[in-house]
Amino acid sequence: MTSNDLHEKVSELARRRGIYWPSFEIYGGVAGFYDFGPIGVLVKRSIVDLWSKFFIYLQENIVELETPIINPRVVFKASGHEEHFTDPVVECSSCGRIFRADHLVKELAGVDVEGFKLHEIDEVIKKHNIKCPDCGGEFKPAMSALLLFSTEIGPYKGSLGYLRPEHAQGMFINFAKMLRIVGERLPLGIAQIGKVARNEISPRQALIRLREFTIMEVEFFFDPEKEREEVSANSEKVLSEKLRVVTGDMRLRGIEEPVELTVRELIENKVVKSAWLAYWMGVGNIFIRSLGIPREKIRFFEKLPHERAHYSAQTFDQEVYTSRYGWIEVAGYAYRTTYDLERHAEYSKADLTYFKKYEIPVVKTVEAAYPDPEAVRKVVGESKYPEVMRELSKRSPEELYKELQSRSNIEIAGVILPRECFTIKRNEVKVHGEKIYPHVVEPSFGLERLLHVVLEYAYSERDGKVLLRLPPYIAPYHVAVLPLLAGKKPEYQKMVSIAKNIHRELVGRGFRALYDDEGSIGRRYARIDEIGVPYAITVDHQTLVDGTVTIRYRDTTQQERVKIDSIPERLNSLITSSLSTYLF
RNA sequence: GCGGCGGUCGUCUAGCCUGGACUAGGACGCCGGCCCCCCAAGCCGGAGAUCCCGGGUUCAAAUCCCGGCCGCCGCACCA
Repeated sequence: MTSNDLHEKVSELARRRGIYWPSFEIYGGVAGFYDFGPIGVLVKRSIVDLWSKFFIYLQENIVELETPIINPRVVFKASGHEEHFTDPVVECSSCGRIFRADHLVKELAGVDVEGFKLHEIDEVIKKHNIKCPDCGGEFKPAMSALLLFSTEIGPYKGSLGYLRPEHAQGMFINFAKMLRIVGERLPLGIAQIGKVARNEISPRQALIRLREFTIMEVEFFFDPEKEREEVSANSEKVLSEKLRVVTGDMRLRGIEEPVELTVRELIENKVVKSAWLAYWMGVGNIFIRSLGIPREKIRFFEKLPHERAHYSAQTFDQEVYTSRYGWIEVAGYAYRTTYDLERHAEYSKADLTYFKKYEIPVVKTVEAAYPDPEAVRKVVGESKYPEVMRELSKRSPEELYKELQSRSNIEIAGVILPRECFTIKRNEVKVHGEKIYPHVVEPSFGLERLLHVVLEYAYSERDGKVLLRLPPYIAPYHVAVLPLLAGKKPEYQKMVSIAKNIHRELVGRGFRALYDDEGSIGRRYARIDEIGVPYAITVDHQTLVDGTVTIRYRDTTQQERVKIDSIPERLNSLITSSLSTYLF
């Protein structure tokens, strides 16, 4: 099968079996939006559950959060998105063509307008008499083309809001609250799973680039002085996980063939600037492998400085090789440092720091200068006295002392106070800790892209029929329950009722089970193979005699016979054992 | 956004060049019935197409022309 065929075949299967399809089709469709049908919904949910296992439930320090999709404008002012996520554009008033304003001005006038306000760009356009290169028409005033979706909060004259392009801001805004909820301890990871929206200029490539999609994201807050120690205490399985990495240095030297490094080596060789970031890359590698992607089809690709987001000090994309598009990003790992917390603290005036306690309180000698009221009154006189004292109280005694040290007097409210106006004291202060901004690393996964690569790698054919070899724990259904025959004869009716009972029992025990009696047994096996159901229970003639059923394995078509009572236990061990090699 | 190519039952497709016999044909799938002891069996019957949308040319348009939408590929963009 050629590579393009594979993509084609997966898309065809997706449409035919109700996994996904383009949205709004009856109205002609809108690019960048997809609907997910019954099977798509189930597989997506399975992937979310599996991600949650790896990134939340198996972790000691991660808690979950859910925040709004619609955010007030100030959030993305503070985050820097409104500034950095926008391109200036100008529209020709006669032919209507739209140009990137900065590119146009640079090209035609040689002026770099990076960082210019819109009206400043207009002035440059006017000054250099720039006209539409296509038709020679005049340009309308420059506008910002923002890749954030905007909306109004509240009816009538609401205030401007944006749909979030990532979850991160929800975690940063709630950092102080979450820290209190978990008992004021670092490290702290906050996970969020949900929809985001980005108003892409030209989305294409099916599920690869959507305007609305699901992100599974962790913002992980930690103390950079402690991370080496904290990470080294983590699971050996993660630390010795081998990753295929292409570093920025390698890329600059023209090398794109990955090197194999363990998480431990990434940290020790300082390939990754944060130990915790390396740790999450390790967890992410195990997670992607557990989805059925072979190790050699995964790589971590470091972004060069100009390719990185404005908030990131280092970014690795985790990429999976696909048949049509080559390497595509399924996850991003960004070292966001203290950027976001500091920005939100600045804009909101909230305290978003962590109080880092010292192991032993430090005793510090602090020198301070306290104004002597009588001395001050003598120097400045009765009329100026109240104003001077008011101004003095705005300055801390420590500040005053330092100023006295450097220039031996204090200038305040237009008068000069000599040293004699102050009493110098030496105070012993016990300092129990300090306020720090935690550093943040962020692993962030695109669910729909994962669905795409999962389907590509699960897709295979047997005897001209489609077989989805999905790992059992992400299959849409764990098991199908089938009566061998379902006609009108009493013994067939018996098979139907036994099968329906088994189905009900399995659903009750938490299995995703599918009941099907339509068509011949062979046809039904083919149907469930096609959507990746790993096991099938068949109720046959022997069931009526001795209460046993067969379990059929999707990948081999082999069957084994078990008692009805032992089905749940058997299924459980099959499903958990397939996952256990990935757990840490 | 620019350029190239494409769009016919659920799916794949015939027809388009050379306008009319197209009430748009076929296969697979789907639905109902019969039959059936394990891997898309068989037989009988049935439903299913705004020929992507809008406009134009023509006595006549799935077919020719123009515009739009959507998709694919390349370029640009991708915090």
